[in-house]
Amino acid sequence: MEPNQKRRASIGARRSPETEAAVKSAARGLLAEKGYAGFSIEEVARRAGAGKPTIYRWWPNKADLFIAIYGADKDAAIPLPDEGSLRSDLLRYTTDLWRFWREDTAGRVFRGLIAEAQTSEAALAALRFKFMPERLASPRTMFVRAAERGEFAAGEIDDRLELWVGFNWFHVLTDQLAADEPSLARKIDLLCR
Amino acid sequence: MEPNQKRRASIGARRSPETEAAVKSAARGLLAEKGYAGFSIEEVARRAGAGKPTIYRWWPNKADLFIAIYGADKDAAIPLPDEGSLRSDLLRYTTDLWRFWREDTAGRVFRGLIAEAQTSEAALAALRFKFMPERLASPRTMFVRAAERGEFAAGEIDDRLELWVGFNWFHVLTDQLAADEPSLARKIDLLCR
DNA sequence: CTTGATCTAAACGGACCGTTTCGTTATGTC
DNA sequence: GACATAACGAAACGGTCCGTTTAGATCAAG
Repeated sequence: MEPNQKRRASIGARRSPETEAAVKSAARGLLAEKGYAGFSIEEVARRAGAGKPTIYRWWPNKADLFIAIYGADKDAAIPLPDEGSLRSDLLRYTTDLWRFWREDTAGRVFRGLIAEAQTSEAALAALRFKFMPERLASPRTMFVRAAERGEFAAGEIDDRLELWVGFNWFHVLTDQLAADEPSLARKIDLLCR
Repeated sequence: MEPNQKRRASIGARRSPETEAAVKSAARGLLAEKGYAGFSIEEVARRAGAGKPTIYRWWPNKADLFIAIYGADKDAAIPLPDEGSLRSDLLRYTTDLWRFWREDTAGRVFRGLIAEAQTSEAALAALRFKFMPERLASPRTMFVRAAERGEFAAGEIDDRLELWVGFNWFHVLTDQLAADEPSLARKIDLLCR
């Protein structure tokens, strides 16, 4: 992020936490500033005062770096509601998620990750088998609870979840994250029937 | 596509249809072979035996080229079903669409276009305001007809359409276009309630 | 015959890529 | 205390692609 003056030398035969933090912070800042278009390992290295080999050592794919900087604090930033109905839970959670995507760097990171997955097999695999299962675990419980309450059959949990996910992807990818309450509510109603 | 031996000179003060065809064909072929990762204007020009300035003249953005090579024959390849219920129409149409995306270059083109839209503002605008309205007009009539039949309120047409679109985007972007009939049918059922 | 738009080729400066080489630093082991 | 080991940053590598510019050739339209 901020150009460090003094060189951050090796601290011996182990990973440097400072370097890791500097790289993540630089990546986050660069992405926030320039978006996915202006995101390059070269520039991250420059800003972090880190060597490119160091970055490539720890994050072999751009996807790995994206995943690393996608808020581990997402779960912290977005509380999991439990208000007694899927409808109100989803409304709340989706609103929070969209705000998170709008305000944080997170939306750009996520868009970048998806874009990267269209270019790189490794990124696609990381997205599908690492990122998504982790990130979907939390919202999924909303659907599980709803099924337990008898709002729908248990066999429909993942189908409904997937429709909700697709809906969100579409909106983030087309940069339509305005919090249009009524429009959002209508779609969520459909997902709860 | 195939490396033309003889140089295709100017045919005067008007656009050369042969060059246009050669560029589109080269772009299609390259995309089919290497995917979005290996897609560059430079390589398209090489294969088409065309000059880069020529390509940039007619397709200033990569997105324009993508749109140009996305089958204008999509509507021809995917008949619009009218079987009396949204459920069966959607099932048929979605199955056909996914096959189209799988078998033709179309899926890769589409994925490339979306990826490009994450990098370029111009591409995003083209996607949202040119490509989508055109391509969605046909499937939209399925929803309109269903509303006319009284399957749901007219005000829900675009909400349901959007959920369906998001569902499709999710599957094409994660390269999950296998024709899993039962899974597909379950989700379409949900969209028709 | 002139104007003007088109074509390809070639080259431009610049940005990144992902890798390699190098000298330095400190850890953990013997 | 000596030493192998692993991490660090800097610099440079060859390579690709970007988007633009220059130049010379072609041909339609006025």
